[in-house]
Amino acid sequence: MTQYWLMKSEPDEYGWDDLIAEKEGTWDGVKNAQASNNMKKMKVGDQVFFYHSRQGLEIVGIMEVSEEQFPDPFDDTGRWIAVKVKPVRKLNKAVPLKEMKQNPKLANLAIIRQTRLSVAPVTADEWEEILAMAA
DNA sequence: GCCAACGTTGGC
DNA sequence: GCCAACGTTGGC
Repeated sequence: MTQYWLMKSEPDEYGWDDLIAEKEGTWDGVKNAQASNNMKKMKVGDQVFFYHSRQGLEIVGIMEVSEEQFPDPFDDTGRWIAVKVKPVRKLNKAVPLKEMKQNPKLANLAIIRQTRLSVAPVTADEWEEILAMAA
């Protein structure tokens, strides 16, 4: 069964265009237990929304997991892991956080309930709802 | 740029 | 092992 996720990045640091340029990106530098646990559950083929935090505050595209957890190459402690992702497609219309907050069907969305969580699960229903908003 | 939320660290 | 201090994230 395909699982759905949402991952945040500041576009200044690493944005959608950077992922496109790289063709396959390494999602590293996640140093938060909850976010890391979510990354450990990811399987190849899982679908992931790419959200721009700080600047943009919107979901800009869809990517998919291309490699499951491996040790974060930039982490000296050995505690943290990374995954690899490939771009699937850019959304026709970016979906702003503001609109998601206004949508009652998305009231339980993990990133709304817990702002600072940078890697969060998305249910199949929420996934469909957000896709509909991007149409 | 500010500050609330929240995770981590370190002194006791 | 507790909890105050500190650091980081991310919406505003």
